[in-house]
Amino acid sequence: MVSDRGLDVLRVIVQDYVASREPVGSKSIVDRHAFGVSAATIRNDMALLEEEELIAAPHTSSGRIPTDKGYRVFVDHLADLRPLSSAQRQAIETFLGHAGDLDEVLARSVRLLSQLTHQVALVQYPSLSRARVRHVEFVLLSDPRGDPPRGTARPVALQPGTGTRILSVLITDSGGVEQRVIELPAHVDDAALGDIRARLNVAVVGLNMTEAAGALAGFAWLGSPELTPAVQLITAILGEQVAANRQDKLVMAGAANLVRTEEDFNGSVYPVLEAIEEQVVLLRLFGEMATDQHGVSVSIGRENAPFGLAETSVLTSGYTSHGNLARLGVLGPTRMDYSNNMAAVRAVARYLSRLLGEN
Amino acid sequence: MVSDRGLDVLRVIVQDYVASREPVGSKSIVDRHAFGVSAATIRNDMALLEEEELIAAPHTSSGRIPTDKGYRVFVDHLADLRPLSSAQRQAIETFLGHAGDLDEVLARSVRLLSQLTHQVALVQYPSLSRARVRHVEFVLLSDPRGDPPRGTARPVALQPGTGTRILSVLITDSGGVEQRVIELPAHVDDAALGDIRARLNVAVVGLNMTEAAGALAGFAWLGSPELTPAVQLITAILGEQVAANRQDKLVMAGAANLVRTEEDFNGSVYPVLEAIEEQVVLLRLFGEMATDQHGVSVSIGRENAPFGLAETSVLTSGYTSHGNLARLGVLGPTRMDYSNNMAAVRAVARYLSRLLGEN
DNA sequence: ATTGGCACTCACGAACTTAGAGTGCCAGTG
DNA sequence: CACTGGCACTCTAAGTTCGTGAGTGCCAAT
Repeated sequence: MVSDRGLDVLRVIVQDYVASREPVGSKSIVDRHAFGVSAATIRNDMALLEEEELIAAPHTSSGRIPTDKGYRVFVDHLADLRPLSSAQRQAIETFLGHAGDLDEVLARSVRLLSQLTHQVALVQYPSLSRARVRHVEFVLLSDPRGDPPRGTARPVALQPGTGTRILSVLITDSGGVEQRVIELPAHVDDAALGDIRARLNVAVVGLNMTEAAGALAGFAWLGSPELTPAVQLITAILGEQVAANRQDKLVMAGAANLVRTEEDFNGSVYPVLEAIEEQVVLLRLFGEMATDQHGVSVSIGRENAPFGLAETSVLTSGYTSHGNLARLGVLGPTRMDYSNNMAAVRAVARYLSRLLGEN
Repeated sequence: MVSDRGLDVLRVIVQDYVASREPVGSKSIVDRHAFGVSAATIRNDMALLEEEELIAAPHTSSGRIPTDKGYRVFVDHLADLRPLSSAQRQAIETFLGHAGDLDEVLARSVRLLSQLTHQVALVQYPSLSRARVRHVEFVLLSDPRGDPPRGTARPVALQPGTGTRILSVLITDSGGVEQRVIELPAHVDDAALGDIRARLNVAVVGLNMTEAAGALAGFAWLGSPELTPAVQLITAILGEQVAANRQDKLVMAGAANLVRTEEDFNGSVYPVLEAIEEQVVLLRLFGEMATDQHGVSVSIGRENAPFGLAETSVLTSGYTSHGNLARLGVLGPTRMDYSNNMAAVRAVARYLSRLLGEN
């Protein structure tokens, strides 16, 4: 029903509306684009597009704006993923050029993405499920100068009543570090802790997270029996650390951009900002988006209604860190520059995958 | 010049204006508060207050609103730090009741503070300058299954051309962990790395950050000479980690509240949000605020102009983590509930200090 | 020092007008 | 049959006018 020219008309309506934020009329279309037909003809095409609910009129006898469905067609069929400008390309190089720890790289990535797209950018931490345990470290946190001098004889293990705080550090081969402070039920000294560390390392180093969780659950303590309660607590918490999927965490940047585009949100950005701070919602949304490796998934307007984001669009792409999949993307008003933003999301995702090692 | 009653008038003007967001007139003052004098008398007092630039009229013959200077006098002399409600008190308990690692505790604190005050909350990471090195750990990051089997003989040290990635982890006694990925110029195996680790630990464990930086700078490598270049790189980067003051980091929550109070910002929250995302600015501001231990410092309106925050007020308080000082606070429009917010900031700072150990 | 009275000011909202962009439809044309 | 020019109609956005009421400043009286 909708002719080829009709789709062209839809394309320019989307482009002009995104650029100007003003309803697009038949006249302005023939003025700005060389269609070679008259305004009346464009009007006929527009009537057809309206019948298909691809465009709508905010008020009777005003120009037309794209509907969610219109954006959908645009994204699926009409958007040319224009390659990044050389300036943008260079921005990626200089921004992500040098390595650093995981936190730092992701923080830089999210800032970069927000600058490239002028939208809110989001980067999810990679899952650790496929990462392997490299090392487990325990560190006494109580003041060392409070301990008796080295030479003094003292019990190796527990002194009931006086607890000890230790730091438990889990190091994986994907460059991530999980740390946790543990309040032990009784006193544990350096030697005892070293014993525990040695035995636990033997038990879990080299296993991936899933296997390590199993190994910890079934861990049998064969050392000094007085230490049993402390070891039980330690293995339990270490188990939590192993299970603590980093994927439940994400970093954000560019919230100011939401305010900049405030008029696109029917007046009130407040609920959107709230939903964004409530990371749980976004993580669910990320989880439900298609998980194609390098293509860009787009969720438009009302498609996000279950997440309280009915007026926003979300573009995401997957990236990999040592074989672990995660997502990154941008979020903004449905009226956004899809072509540019999809290209930027894809470019950053690819670059990040390369930087973190595809494995 | 300004009588006692005059100050009372200032107080109710601040209170009423904060509550209603409307210029306060002499009539409404006598209506709502039992001053025992007539509106004309209040008008005389208000004329005096205006002469002192403590209040101002948005338009001729409308009510008056407090100036920055008026808020200043209110905060310094008139605000009663009303104790927290029992509900608020309980919120602190349940929110911060259980321990966790530093990141987690600070994340919870900042959310709590934003909920208690309905403003943007900020928590700065504690400085590490007084923390002591507990342990230094290096972990090989290259795929272990790519290495030859254990028994195989191979050179202990360098294989030029094939670099090795290692993770360097610095653990301090304040519960913080600094990590960094290092790209070594040549191949280093497990045994060599163990040697480096052992010698470096002897050199720096127990030193505070300043001392450790010195020790690293003057570190003389007495092990296998082939390792010298690798060790030089490692000590250099470890030196950076030691110097990397965590205090250059802060967490934020409640940005949505800025939007909620948008009308207080002369229409545009955008520059404010931008300044907030640019953490550097806030860290400078934090740095310049008085560092009294437990009192609350307040910086009002134009006092923040150098930071691009001329229409906001910032309330901060210091807290300590193992003897390391840092700040936390809230940021919002000058029209805010100072009494409640100062009390909340102080309460959370105190609670956090207790939780993290005063040392 | 405080008060009641009074003239004056000014922002705000309601009601009204106007301009202009845009539409829908129809009869005409190649 | 696809396209076009013309025309009547619609509706928003912006500007104008005007009345209302809260609030002020000042002054003479207590």
